[in-house]
Amino acid sequence: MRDLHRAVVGWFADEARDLPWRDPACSPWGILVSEVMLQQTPVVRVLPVWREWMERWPHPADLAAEPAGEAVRAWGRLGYPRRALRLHAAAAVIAREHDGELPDTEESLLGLPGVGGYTAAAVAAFAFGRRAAVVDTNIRRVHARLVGGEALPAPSLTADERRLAGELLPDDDAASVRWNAAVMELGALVCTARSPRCDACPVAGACAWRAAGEPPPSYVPKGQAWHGTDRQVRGAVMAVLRAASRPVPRGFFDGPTNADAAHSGSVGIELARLHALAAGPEQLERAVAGLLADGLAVERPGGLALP
DNA sequence: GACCCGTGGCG
DNA sequence: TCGCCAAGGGT
Repeated sequence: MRDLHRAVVGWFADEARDLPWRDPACSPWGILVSEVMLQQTPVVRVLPVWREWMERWPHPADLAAEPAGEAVRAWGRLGYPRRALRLHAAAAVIAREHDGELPDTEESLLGLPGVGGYTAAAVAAFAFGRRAAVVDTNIRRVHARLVGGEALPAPSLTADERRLAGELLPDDDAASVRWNAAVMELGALVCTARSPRCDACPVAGACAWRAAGEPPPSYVPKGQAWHGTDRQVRGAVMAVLRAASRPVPRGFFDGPTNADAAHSGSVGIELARLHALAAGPEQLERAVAGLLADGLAVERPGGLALP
């Protein structure tokens, strides 16, 4: 196992991407923001938005002092805007209950909105240097191939995977942090889901999946439907609200019979997109109701708006 | 465990 | 072109 660690960490030292949240000067808050933004969103799309957030809200209290809608608007098109809402809620908890400083243990981090098992471990490790088993999709895939001999990890995280991650984790704090980051990076750059670059892999010689002749996945991942779904319409409604600087009358969401032209510029464009997309008034109503229930939209005197 | 939640780039 | 995929979390 020593050889495995040395090979992967050595590779990481040479090939790691120079990401701003890996700067030793990056604050724990900056690392938390990056981790939440990176949930299901590629690095290249996160970078510019993360920089804006750090400049605008360098401390949790700065974000907590603003309406949640500002976080949602600044989230832009990263997707899953409820993450912005939860990050804002987390900032409020940190400001109110932790004197504005991030808690530094996995257990306490887990108490923050939007922070689950992965993010709590990642922040404990990368922001505070603690020994924590980080298990994300990259690490799961590397473990599945390298140790399990399978093309892909199980559909959902299993107890066996948690146990394996703990067993592979070096005892030393600093070494464990490097190991977590290195395996994650290996999965992101080399041991990728679709076409792994085994020729560039530092541990190809030890890979159980290669040794087994690279067998195909034992199951077929079910793709998530998108075209024509309520999710797509919710996204289009959110685009309208982000573009609007004042409440948008509810009637404008009911259908294209209303004067889209009443809103000029980007709001009008997003309204037209929404109306072209929605299957009918019932789907629009369903989408709006869902957003209201989730707190991503609120009723204002003039209509619908960000919270 | 099943299901829901956005978005855009790439093979 | 179109399905797959990306540093998950909550219910």
